[in-house]
Amino acid sequence: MLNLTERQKQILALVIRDYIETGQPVGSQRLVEVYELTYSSATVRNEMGALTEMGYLRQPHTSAGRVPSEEGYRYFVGQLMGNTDLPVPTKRMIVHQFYQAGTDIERWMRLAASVLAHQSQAASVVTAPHSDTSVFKHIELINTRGRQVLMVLVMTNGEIRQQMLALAEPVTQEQLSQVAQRLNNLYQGLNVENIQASGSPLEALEQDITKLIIEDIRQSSHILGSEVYRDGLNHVLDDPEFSEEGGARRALRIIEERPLLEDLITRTVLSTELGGVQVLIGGEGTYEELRDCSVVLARYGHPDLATGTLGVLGPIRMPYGRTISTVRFVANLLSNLVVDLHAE
Amino acid sequence: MLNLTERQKQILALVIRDYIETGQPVGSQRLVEVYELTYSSATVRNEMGALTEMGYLRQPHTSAGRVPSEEGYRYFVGQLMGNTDLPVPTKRMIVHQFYQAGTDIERWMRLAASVLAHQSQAASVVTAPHSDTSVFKHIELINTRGRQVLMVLVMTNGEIRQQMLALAEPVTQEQLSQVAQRLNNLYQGLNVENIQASGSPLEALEQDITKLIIEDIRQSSHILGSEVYRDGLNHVLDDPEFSEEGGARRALRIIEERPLLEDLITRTVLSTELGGVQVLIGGEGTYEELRDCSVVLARYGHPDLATGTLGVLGPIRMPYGRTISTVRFVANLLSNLVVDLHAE
DNA sequence: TTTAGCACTCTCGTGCCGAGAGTGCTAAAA
DNA sequence: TTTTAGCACTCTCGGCACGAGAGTGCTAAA
Repeated sequence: MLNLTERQKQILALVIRDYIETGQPVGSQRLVEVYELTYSSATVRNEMGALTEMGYLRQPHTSAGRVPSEEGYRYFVGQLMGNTDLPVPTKRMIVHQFYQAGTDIERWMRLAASVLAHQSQAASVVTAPHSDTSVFKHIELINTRGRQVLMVLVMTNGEIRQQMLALAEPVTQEQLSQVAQRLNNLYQGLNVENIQASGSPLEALEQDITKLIIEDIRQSSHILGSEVYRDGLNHVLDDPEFSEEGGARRALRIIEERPLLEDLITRTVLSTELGGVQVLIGGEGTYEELRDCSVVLARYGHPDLATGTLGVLGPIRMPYGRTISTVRFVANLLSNLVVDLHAE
Repeated sequence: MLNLTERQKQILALVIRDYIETGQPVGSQRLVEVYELTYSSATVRNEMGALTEMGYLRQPHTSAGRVPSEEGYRYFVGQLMGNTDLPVPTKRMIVHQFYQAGTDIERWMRLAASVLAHQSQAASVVTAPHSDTSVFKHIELINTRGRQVLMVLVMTNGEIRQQMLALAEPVTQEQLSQVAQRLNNLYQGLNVENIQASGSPLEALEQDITKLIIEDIRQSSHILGSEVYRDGLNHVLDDPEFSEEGGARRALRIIEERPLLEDLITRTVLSTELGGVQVLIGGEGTYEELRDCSVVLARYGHPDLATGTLGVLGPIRMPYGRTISTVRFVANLLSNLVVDLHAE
């Protein structure tokens, strides 16, 4: 794993860079010419032979150039790539866009997905921030004509859930407001367990609504919160590597279908600390579904307030430097947003 | 346009049915054998020649079978197809699913998109119901720590908009509730124009919030409402006709990018009456972007309450009968939902 | 008006060939 | 011992020809 000479590292890095750029298998001679190496193509050939032996490179067939293996990409991302950062003008532009979005969380989410997709030319996913332990803040009951009542539930983290409920018999807005006020006083600042435990005597309507409240809070504690924002799905189709039969389909399904996405996020990101960016190359042996994809994921937010996940899915042949920096940068922006929303 | 003999109609219908099923150009002999026609392949050849002359059929090359032209599909859908309906068990299953979703609008939307995608094996889009002329019903202001205030705005049609606003200086929940109550009294049942016109003296905070209210109502009167639900984008990739370079990409972009979608909906559906289903085959000459797609769209809801749009995008070679009935059926379900939510 | 017969056309799969690219090995040079 | 030049070898890929198969259009008979 570590026994690479400096020259081997250099050649591996060049092969990967060149391949990422051109998409063509890269040969020894090309490498020497393009990057003006001080040693000959024969030497490069020997080294590439060694790297192939070690599993960092592959050759599609006997007489094509070399192509990085998943192992090779991983070594590159982990050891060779170095820490890249987005160019300042790009950062400025992104910040500006977010600035214009005001304080509308929904717009921030959409924008984050859009920026990720655009910058990395890949498909992106962003989940809304939510707290693992949602705390009741406020409830509002609004009469929408007759027996249909709109219930709006606000958590301390700013999350909102809404639901319609049908009553057995009509109730006036007066009565509803009274019920809401009573519940507000009772449950203010409590989490699910405490609400369940609070033994105040309730009338029928209040009991029903309390049940709904508990259910809603439970749901909002779920990993994916309520909303998932996606963008750049069309980029998946641009990538020539996905044009092979079925490749694109699998990739799309992962992003589109909630269960798959949820599984992915649960198993990888939740184990990452908040600042870090997780890179998953070619499924890493565990995920058959993303055999020929790479995923760059990060969590954002603040552990005490609310957290969310965002990430990018693209082909294995992906400009990792740029993608990783973008993901990190956007994650930071969103983290700041979360903190700001809760700041006093 | 009308001068088709009965036999020509029959042959045209059979060609289209067969092609939709198999995806292969259909020849005269196959037609006679499979559908046990009482006349010979030579006769069929003559008729197919005539149909080709008239522009309803095409031949990919001299010696392949015939393939429907866009004109042909249009004739088929308009004149030949007849009114199909979903099988009763299918309907029952769909209704059951919706029943289980309770009264959560968001879940209904997601479910509608999912059902459409699944039944028609194509990509689907559903927009949330909203009223063209949103009317103020209720506002709620909630203090979320310090100077950040959450504003929840409810319209008479049950639509909800939420927004964060930052105040210059901290305010207590008491004060916020008072402001909200005052605004509620003032604006109850008014639309944008009336709110703007109402000349009551307001203090600074109230003025700011009124501005936001107006802006929000304006936005919610926008065609696409706030949320667009999509599903089945992966089906776009399954279709062999989309595997040609770029075909799938264009299709995906139409669904994914708001402006394109908005344009499509504005120009087609808004001119349709509420019960009808609009079928757009191959762009109909106007839409270059969906040259090789067909779109089946419908509006749902109730003109006085709220309306939304839903539809399916797939390849031109699409099982129109099934798709159209599905779209119609789901549209009806959602219409009922809208009415129910407003029922007294 | 319909049908049988037949020549004609076009696609598609297969196999073959030569050009091109890149390798691996060997033997000489540093 | 390491690097390099040289060279034979391997493999892909684009063209091309060829034959099978499918379907048509036309003509002449029923």
